[in-house]
Amino acid sequence: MLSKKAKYAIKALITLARKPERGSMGIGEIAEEERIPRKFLEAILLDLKNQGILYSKRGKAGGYALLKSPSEISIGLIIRVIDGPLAQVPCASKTAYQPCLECKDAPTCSIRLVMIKVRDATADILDNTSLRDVIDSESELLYVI
Amino acid sequence: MLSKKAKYAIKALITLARKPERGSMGIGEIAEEERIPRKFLEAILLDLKNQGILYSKRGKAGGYALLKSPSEISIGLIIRVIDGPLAQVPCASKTAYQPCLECKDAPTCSIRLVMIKVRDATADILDNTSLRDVIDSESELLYVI
DNA sequence: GTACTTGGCTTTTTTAGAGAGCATTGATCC
DNA sequence: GGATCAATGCTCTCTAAAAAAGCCAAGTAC
Repeated sequence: MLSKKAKYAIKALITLARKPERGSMGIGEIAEEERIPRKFLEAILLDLKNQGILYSKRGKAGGYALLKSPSEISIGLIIRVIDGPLAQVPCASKTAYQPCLECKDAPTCSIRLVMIKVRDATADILDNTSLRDVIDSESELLYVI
Repeated sequence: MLSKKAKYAIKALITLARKPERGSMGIGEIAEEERIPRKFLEAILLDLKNQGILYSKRGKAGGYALLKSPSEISIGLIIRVIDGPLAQVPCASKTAYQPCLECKDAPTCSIRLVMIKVRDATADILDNTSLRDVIDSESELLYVI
């Protein structure tokens, strides 16, 4: 299950990416727009800043802004930064492999083989979907409606 | 992330399915073989029994046995029974759709569209992989080694 | 200096994971 | 056919992590 933290992170970054002028936005503004608990969002944006995805400025007229272009930030990256590996079990992760304690033997672990397939399929989608893609598909959808 | 509960459930069911004679096994035997905390496994097997996947017999010489053949039990089914919907967000689930509280508008929710793709890819793999498939791929692997 | 912002720390609430203890059932022994 | 032992079934409690909220410090434009 995607944590709320990751969900909020994606929503916040989309909100920032959607701003056409690409100026900085305050936490309060983002929190209100996306209905995210304000203090929780603070911690999330801080994480994203420490990971080099966001830039922050304090003081009056401060706020957060993207450090990369929306097409360079994939949903997969965001989820990895906030929730950790995409794989649903540690032993199926490519970026952060860890043998699971329960398994007697990783190479022959029956669950691992299936979950690696799931991880690969998931990563293929999430790493190839950028904030730009998400925003574009969103506005296409609005056309249809 | 797959819960430990679901992971244990899959392991326990594989263990039961692997028994060629298809007789019943006691909790203790399964717990020891798969290194699962015994009392935790009790709760898990009870769930699986209540969902019609296992049969249980009490008393001396009691234990658990599969109610369906291993080829009829998919990994997807097991995970759904224990962890709930495969989708990583409630609003992307086909079997248990729920609008997420955070979203202002589900149809145009930007995250939802991506997560539906992930869900579909995941379900495609997990619903088409049965206990039998897992056991078979396991023994193939042993050959290679 | 003042008003408005992020930053860091602490506390509370909720949920998953794990374990303990007793009740219930049923085969088997005598 | 009743006692007994070995198994599942159930309820309660504890711990750790995620989620959320509150408080005060630090920084910056005006």
